[in-house]
Amino acid sequence: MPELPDVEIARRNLQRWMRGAVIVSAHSTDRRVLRPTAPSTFRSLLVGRAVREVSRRGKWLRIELDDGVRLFSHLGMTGDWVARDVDAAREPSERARLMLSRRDVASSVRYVDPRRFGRLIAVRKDISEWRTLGRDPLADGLDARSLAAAIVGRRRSIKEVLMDQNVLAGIGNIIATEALWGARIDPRSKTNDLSPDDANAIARALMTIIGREIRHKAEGASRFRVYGRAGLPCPRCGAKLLRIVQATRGTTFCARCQVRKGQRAKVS
DNA sequence: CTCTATGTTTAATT
DNA sequence: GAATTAAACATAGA
Repeated sequence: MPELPDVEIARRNLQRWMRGAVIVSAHSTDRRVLRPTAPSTFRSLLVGRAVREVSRRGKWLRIELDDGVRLFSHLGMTGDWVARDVDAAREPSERARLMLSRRDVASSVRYVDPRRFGRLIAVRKDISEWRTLGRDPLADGLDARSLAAAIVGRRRSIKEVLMDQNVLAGIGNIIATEALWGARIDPRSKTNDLSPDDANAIARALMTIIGREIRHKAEGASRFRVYGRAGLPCPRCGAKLLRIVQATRGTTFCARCQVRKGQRAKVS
C-alpha cells in the first residue's frame, strides 16, 4: 500500500492508535523485515516506552518514543499497519505485533506485509534513508519554483527523476504516471527541456493527485486515469494509451496529448 | 506456465 | 568514477 497518500493514511491511523500509549510488548522474528534482525533488540528498545508522535517523510514512517528511541517503518510494496483486539488471532502475513496500553485500555497493532519488501528499523538516531529524503510535497509544499529547483541539472527523464526519493519524497510509479498525464507531458522528456510552465503544470498535478488520493483513500477506493490502463482510450483525447518501460517500471501515457519536450518539431 | 505488480538495493555494464 | 540498466528480493493474482 505504498506511495505518499497511502503512507500518510497509515501515519494518521498509527497516530490515532498509538500516541500516548505505552508499548507493553513488541514481537517480531522476521529477519527480512527487521533491522537489526535480533528480536531481542526490537523488544528491548521498544517495550516500556511511550509513543510521543508518529511522523512521515516521503514513504517513511517514524514512530517516536521516549528516550530518543524511534521505530522507522517502510511499507515496501505490500506493507500496512492494522489495529486489532489484544486477543485477536495472528493476521495473514503478520510480521510484527505491538501490544499497547493507554489509560488502562489494552490494544494491539500489527504490521502485515505479504511480500516483505518493507522494513522495521528500531534505532536511537535517524537513519540515512530518512535524512537524505528530498522535499515532501505534502509536508513542505510544492510549487513551480521549488519543483524546478529540485529537478534542475538532472539528465534522466522526468518520470525517473520524479520517482527519485532524494529529489522528491513520496512519489511512486502511480503518482508519477498520473501527474505527467495530468500535466500533458511525455514521461520521456528530459528535465532540462522543461519550461517554468511545465514545472508549474507538474507541481500542480502532483498536489492535486496527492490531495485527491488522501481524501478518497480515507474512505473508499481510488481512481486512476491512466495507470494500469494501457491499451484503453485516453480519457482526454481518446487515443490508445501506450505502455513503455523506464528504469524497469511500467509507464502508461498518451502519445497524442502528452507533449514530448526537447524533441525537434515534427517535419512537415 | 507467463507476465505484471504501489519499492528499494545491489550487481553488472557502458 | 559516473551513469545507466538489469537483477534481485517474495508473493499473489490475472
